[in-house]
Amino acid sequence: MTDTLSLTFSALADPTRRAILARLAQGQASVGELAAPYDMSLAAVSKHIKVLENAGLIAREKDAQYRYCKLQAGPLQDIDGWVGAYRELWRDNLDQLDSFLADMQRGDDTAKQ
Amino acid sequence: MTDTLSLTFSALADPTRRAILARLAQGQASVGELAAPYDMSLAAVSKHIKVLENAGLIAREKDAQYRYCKLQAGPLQDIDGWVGAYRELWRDNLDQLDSFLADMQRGDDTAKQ
DNA sequence: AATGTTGTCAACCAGTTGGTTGAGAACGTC
DNA sequence: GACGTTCTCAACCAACTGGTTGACAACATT
Repeated sequence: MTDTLSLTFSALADPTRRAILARLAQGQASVGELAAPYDMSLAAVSKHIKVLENAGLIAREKDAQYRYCKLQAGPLQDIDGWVGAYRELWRDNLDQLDSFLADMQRGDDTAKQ
Repeated sequence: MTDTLSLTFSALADPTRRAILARLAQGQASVGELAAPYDMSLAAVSKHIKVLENAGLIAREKDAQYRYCKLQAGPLQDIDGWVGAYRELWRDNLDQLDSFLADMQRGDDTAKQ
């Protein structure tokens, strides 16, 4: 699970972290500002932020005792690229296409009916 | 973690499961066929497939003792939609934009320099 | 210097994840 | 009916996750 794509998907697999990203899409914010809406300890939010940072989804900038977080596009672009490979599949009517290809592969003759 | 988006991201946060999806993008396959490339027990792959199925990323069709799996586009489209909300951000030069917005929000005067 | 604010770190805990093995269900074939 | 194939299930295990609390580092203010 050390590959960057897994790290990114894993970081995004949590509603709190996605909400933090959504907040940061409107501009940078301090940890306290990010934590305010949530009914959990500051330490818990700090952990979430660390997960996002480790995934490269945010960067931090120190200013006195404040740590301002801002969104980083890179990993999101990677996700976008990954999903992009599947985009054409559903554009070309996924269900019929893959069944057909699978039948060809296996030499399945149920398609003859 | 019960929301569908989290379920999908979580299912995708594993290289084995993403490889299974990539394989299924080329056509449906049985569990045995899907397990063949991996150096792990069939039961382990069966578990991975169950995770993908629970996330709605694949569907299964029974045929004798075989279970054929095929890709389902829905959750991937949801991911695509989610990422889409951020696509415009990096299109408009993310770094400069969010710094500017954040400065406005906080009334930060470091921008004056 | 004392105090308050902001945030991280370490230790802890319960629940989940990702793998294993062994048993067995369901099916086709001999 | 016996046997081989395909796959799932249950039990188990180590590692990771997501939360808690308490201590404390770093900084501004008084």
